[in-house]
Amino acid sequence: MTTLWDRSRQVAVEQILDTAVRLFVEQGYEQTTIAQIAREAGISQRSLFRYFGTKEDLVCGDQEALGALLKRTVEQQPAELSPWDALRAGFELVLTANHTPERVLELSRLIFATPSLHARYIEKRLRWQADLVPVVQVRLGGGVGATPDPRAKAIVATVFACVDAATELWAQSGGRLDLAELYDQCLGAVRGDA
Amino acid sequence: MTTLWDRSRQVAVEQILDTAVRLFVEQGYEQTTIAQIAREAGISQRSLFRYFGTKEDLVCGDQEALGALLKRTVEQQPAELSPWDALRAGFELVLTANHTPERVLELSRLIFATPSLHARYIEKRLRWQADLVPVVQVRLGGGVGATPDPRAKAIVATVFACVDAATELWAQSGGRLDLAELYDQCLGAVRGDA
DNA sequence: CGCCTACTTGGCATTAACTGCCAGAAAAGC
DNA sequence: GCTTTTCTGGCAGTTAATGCCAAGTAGGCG
Repeated sequence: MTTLWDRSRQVAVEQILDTAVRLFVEQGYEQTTIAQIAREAGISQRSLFRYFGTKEDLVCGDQEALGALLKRTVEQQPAELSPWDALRAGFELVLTANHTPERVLELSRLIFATPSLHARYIEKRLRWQADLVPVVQVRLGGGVGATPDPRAKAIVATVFACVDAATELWAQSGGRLDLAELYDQCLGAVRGDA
Repeated sequence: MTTLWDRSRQVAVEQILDTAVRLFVEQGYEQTTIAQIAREAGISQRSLFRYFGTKEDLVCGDQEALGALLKRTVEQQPAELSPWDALRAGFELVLTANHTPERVLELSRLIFATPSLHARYIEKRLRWQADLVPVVQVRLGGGVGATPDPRAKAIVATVFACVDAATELWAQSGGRLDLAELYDQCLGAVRGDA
């Protein structure tokens, strides 16, 4: 059952998030202090840090859930799919299940424009990569407990690199280009179509 | 001419760097404070921050020079080389021109073991990537001032992803495996050899 | 309803990474 | 030797983040 605490918590999260993103976009990430966000969101600094462990989490916070979703989706792809196709299917789901497109565009711009944010974003995705390597390794036919297979690590890293390249191009285009199409172009340039 | 300031500066940098890396390895990056490094290196905290702008720079600092070297090397490869081969040649040079192998191993372990360091390290290398994209784009035959070519961005990102994967595997092996060989395995897994 | 428990909240103090400022020391140049 | 430039150290201050404790508030139960 959903208690009042859960509901008010969710409302508070939304409220804080809206305030934070608005301020970040208006005046820049570094120029916005936690104190200001807390003040404008009508909450104490201490509580803000309880909702979002770090300032960076206000922008790229809910990545843990997405990472788990990605892993599950890739795992559940039919066994005859190549690792490339399985990973592509996973990203197709994750990239659409994110937020509204406008919010994603706002956040992407912010992340690519702010080095410290970009670093934190990469850090979160490195965790996704580590989680996915064993999944891909199984799909490659290697034993699961065997020594780490360079191929699995390389494939996962490459897919993420192409997703990153496509996302940056998409953000630079102001969201006009199609993200999936950009990704296919990127991967095509890498895998012998050239 | 080399002035006394330049010399003592270089000595100080080495001194600080040795102290910092030793402490990081002994007790971990996060557990080591700037105050402790400054104390043990016999320098004031204020001066330490003048030599190294951030704590992370103590580990992955001197990357700007290497990035320039990489770009120059790739540019000067013969025109008939594919982008892949040109980039490989560049990395071959950079990876050996770094430090002593033991120091590289120490630093690599540190970077891969500390998420925030790993992220910052990748962020620095994203700058290298941005510098290299136009170089690769020329090599692909596209005009230099044309709209950004997804292919160039994807190729560069993929090469870096494979270098990263190979480096991590190399560090995990304690430096016993051959880095160039690992890189070739990684890239082979990506480019249709599989 | 009244009460006890569990969880949340906010304020306070503290730490750690930085930054700006200023006075003093040391090297450079003449 | 004297002036100018550059470096150094200390000090205060800012910001993100954490621990602690007292006060408030929802939830369950007799």
